[in-house]
Amino acid sequence: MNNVRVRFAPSPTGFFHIGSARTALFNWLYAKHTGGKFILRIEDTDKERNTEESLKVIKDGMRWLGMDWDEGPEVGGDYGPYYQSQRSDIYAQYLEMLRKKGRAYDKDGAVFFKVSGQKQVLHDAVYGDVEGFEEKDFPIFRSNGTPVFHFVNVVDDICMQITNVIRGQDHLTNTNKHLELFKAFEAPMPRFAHIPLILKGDGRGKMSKRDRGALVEEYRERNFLPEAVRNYLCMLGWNPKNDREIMDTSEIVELFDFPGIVKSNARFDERNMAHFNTVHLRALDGDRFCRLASAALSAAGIGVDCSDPYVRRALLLCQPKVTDMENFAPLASFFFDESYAFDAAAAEKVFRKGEPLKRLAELAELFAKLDKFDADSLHDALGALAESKGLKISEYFPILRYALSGLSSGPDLLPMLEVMGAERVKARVARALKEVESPSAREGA
RNA sequence: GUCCCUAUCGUCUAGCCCGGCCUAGGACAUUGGAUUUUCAUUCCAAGAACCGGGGUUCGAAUCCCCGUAGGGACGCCA
Repeated sequence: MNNVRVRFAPSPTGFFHIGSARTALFNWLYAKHTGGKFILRIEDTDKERNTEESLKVIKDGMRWLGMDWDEGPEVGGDYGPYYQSQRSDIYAQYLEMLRKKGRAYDKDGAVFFKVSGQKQVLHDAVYGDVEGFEEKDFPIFRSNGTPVFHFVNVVDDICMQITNVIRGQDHLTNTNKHLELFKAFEAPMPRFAHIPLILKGDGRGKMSKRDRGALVEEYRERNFLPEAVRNYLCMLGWNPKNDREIMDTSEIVELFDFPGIVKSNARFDERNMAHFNTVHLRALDGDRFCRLASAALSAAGIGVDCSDPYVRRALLLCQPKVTDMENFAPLASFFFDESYAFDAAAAEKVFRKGEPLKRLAELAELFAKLDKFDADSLHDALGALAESKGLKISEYFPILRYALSGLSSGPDLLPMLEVMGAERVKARVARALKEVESPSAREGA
């Protein structure tokens, strides 16, 4: 288990598919779990596309998900180069080896590999023993002189001394070709582990790049937490067998191993993904949450400074209620904007019953003479007010919330008042009074 | 068409390898309640599954076979 070397070998296509990300993740986890090395190798054999740009998408995505590589682009290593486009000489040497053994021949300008055609058994770490064979010779160099995937993949795995090949189950039958190649080179065989595929949330077939939620960059843009995406991805096709689901990375690293990998394909579930995100968001430490929240507000045109105590207290008040950062700004911006909007739907809810206007006036009166403005004192004062009017304290809550935020829901109300402070609250109640007195305020609903 | 893989609640899964402890567990989602303070929170509860058929066995979700369904591979793509 000590000298484990695993690799992730993406082809830069311009996007980072969630299935690829999970393959990378399983490799990375296995390396971390065993104390081995994780190698990033770029399979750019016949690319005309803007490779630099495309590669950046993958590197950025990997870093965002917290997957660092021990060898590969930018970090180097003893087994380079790590771009297949720079390994032509090596491929030529290996082709020569096959020629000498009589296992390669020319046909139609291409080079073909001569298979043994013998039955072989793959000992897969996930699927167990799988029998199969490759009956047809297959091309290893195209007529344009470039090498083919099966060939470079095996040659590189040999050169880079890869001990464990962890890849998608869609390669299961390809493995016959690879087994043939390894044997022809008389190279030590890596251990294979094929992992189940991620299927579309709805519809047929595996997740494709056009499906919602299929791309890693999409999650970053939508301000998902990387640890949440990582956590959810792990739970798709793997489980620790102890009912644990929400885990931090160190716990996953400790528990991750092949026996926990499921054999059947898993359907992607957007809502479950969102749930993981929510839980991680709420568990986030205050500093990070504030940074994230202020970034979301800035993106919505509301510049706030986390080092401002008011900002920090307001944001932290929102944290236990947050579901995602995508829709965070509209729910928290009222804290920082004295011209906050009064929501029509909220107004309808609030004004449906009782005498909200009267309550609001009573509140204004109460706040005017209040000298303490902490949540507890406010609770007592509101309780006393309600009692004097023969009402329940809850009669005052919806209208007060509406007055202060223009909304019908939000953070805990009393702490919210405390954070906002007496002056701001009074000003807002006054503003709301004016707003609801004028009929125009509620038009356009 | 050929070959390969898989099959437990709507979804992700535990249990299966080493048959009895399964009245089949957890999570998401759904529905319904509760919190003498609002709610987007929290808590509680409910409904919800062993694909079908044959075996083997005293006994099968668990082992075997056949169907069926789903997925994948059959490129001078990776």
